Amino acid sequence: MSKETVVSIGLSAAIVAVESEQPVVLVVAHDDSDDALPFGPFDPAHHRTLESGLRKWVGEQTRFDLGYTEQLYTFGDKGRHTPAGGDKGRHTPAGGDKSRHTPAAGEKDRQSGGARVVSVGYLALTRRVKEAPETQWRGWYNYFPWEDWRDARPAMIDSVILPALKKFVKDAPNAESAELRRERLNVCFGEGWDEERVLERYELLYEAGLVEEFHRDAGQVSRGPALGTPMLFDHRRILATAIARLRGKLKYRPVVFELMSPTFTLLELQRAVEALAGLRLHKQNFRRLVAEQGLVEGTGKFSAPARGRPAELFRFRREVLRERPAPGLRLGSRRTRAS
Amino acid sequence: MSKETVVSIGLSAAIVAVESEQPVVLVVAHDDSDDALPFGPFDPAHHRTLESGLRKWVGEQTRFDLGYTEQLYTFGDKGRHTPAGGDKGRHTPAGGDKSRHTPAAGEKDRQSGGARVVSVGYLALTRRVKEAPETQWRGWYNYFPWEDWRDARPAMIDSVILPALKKFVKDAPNAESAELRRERLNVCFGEGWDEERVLERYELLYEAGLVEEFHRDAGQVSRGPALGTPMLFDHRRILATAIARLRGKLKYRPVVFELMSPTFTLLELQRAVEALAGLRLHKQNFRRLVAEQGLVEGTGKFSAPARGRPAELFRFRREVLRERPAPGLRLGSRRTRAS
DNA sequence: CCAATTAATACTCATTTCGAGTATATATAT
DNA sequence: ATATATATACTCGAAATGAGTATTAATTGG
Repeated sequence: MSKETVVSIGLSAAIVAVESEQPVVLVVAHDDSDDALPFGPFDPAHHRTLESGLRKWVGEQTRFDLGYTEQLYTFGDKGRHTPAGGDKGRHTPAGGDKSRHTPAAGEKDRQSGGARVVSVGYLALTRRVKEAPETQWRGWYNYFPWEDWRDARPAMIDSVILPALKKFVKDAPNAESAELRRERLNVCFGEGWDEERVLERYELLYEAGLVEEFHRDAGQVSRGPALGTPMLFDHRRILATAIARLRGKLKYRPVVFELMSPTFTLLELQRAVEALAGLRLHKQNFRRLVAEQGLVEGTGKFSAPARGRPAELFRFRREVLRERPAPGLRLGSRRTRAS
Repeated sequence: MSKETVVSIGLSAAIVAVESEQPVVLVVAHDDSDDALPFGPFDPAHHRTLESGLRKWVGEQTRFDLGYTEQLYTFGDKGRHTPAGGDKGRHTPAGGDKSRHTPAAGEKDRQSGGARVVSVGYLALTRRVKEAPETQWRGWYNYFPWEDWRDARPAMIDSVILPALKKFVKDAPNAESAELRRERLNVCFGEGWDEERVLERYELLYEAGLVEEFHRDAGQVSRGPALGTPMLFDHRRILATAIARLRGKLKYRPVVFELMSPTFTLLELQRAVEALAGLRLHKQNFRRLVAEQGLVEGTGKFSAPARGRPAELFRFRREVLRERPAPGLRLGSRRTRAS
């Protein structure tokens, strides 16, 4: 075993909140460069665990405490370019026909002069919303406009994405590759929207050259459409992983409540879930579900809305964690328009 | 940002197969030490991705190729001791009332003289079953005997685990901690067995001092019951993570097929799923499910069993991956005895 | 060849969950 | 008083689930 297995560890966090029906993510925004997730190095001398390291410098950088956190994935890819060949495995977070996995790309040059960087991505949920200097909350659909189906199927899918992906299929180097690309197109943007496949879709768009990062990583000048707001390094990829994970987790763990105030109306809860899932839900059924699951309990108090009948304020019943095996909000019923 | 953020990366793999109705894992077994998962350092100079590094040395060490692989979790904890205090987050793979996360414990002393080791755990599935020298396949229920409910609820739960955990609750330092422990006991071993909570259960048993690793990590001599076969470092923890992940994934991705021969009977398929889940399933409903999902297709050929009516041989229909959003084997119907 | 055995396969049925409604109640603004 | 916006209750058919029974097709020991 070689002694030179020396690398440095970078920690990135997708810190998520929900504000006025929009899912937002905390980014470090500068005028002269792309938005970045808060990130920093892991200093083994001062921290016992990766997570305590994360909490420490996130605290310093953004001045607030993380609540729920969850490790997402560790990326260790060298370089930022898209290698043509593929020794890669049959699987990984998303999977593609072209080998990519170019995540921590760029950090190497930035962080610790030349050492290889392995980056560990985290998801954090919070309801605190005070910004620190240098950081700001941005709606995550700025980065993934095709992921918000709450009002309607985003028009860009038919007008831009599908034509471009069809071309991508056509341009495949050989028949086998074309077939793979066709399959992926179908899974990602074909019949039946699976809101959890955020990462797969981003990966496909990346490989098809539809996001700016692809051209940047390849050292090219971007031509043609570039969808969504780009991010620094592979941060958009980490954010995609975070959204995918959160959308999945929603269904079997009561994680939404980490994003809610201590008390809330059922509609507020529904709007938060919809914001995260990017889908509309059937109101009556949503209530039935929440009630049946015993996820909330009434407080006896009521909201004072500008218009309309006041709704009862509820609070999360922490006890469900003991009672139910998988208390979540399986969002079966999806509708395009609210009712 | 400090320049001394230097660590080395260790890669460990839980390589899983199913053999004669037993889930087995590849371990490096020596007479003079505990079983270990195959593990090795990640050499950034020679590998572009973590996964290619993994494949490389697993190939060298065990002489065979990995098929499906999936990253599990990255542990970066310092030291092997169980710290009493807790600055830890509200969540992480399992979560406990006492802070632990002591995973790569020990590797630090073993691998690269003094440098901090961060270890990345992987799950790999294979149907190849040729062992290499120094390695052997062992049934995973050797390490987790309380996880196999196929024949019956394991007797050790009532005879050993529950009494010991009740004592653990009683011994809690304060009322709040006792309540937390009681909750965890209930979630892990109470009403309604959730076969996916493998890691949570292992963590609880660890903290309660019911597995040998706890005493080893604390530098104590083990007294009282020590459940299951111990493993080196935190490898049993990684294996628990692997089992939990695999049991979960079974339900929404057709991963079992990675473990099957190219053709198989439906009963063989069911037995494999049961082996992994540690549960018995309802035969007729299992078939109905598999058929409805379009997961398999008949080959027209038949098995030649020693006794009984020959069954048709089926093969996995790779096409489902395109057709269905989440083709898996939701194992709803569980029964204690086969029918 | 027959009976016992082992397993495959077909079919039934009550219960629960799901998706999508309709109907009614309770607020505020005008 | 009416329009509007929301909350909440209830209904109903379709589909999925859990647990059976019944029947068929093979092998093996007498």
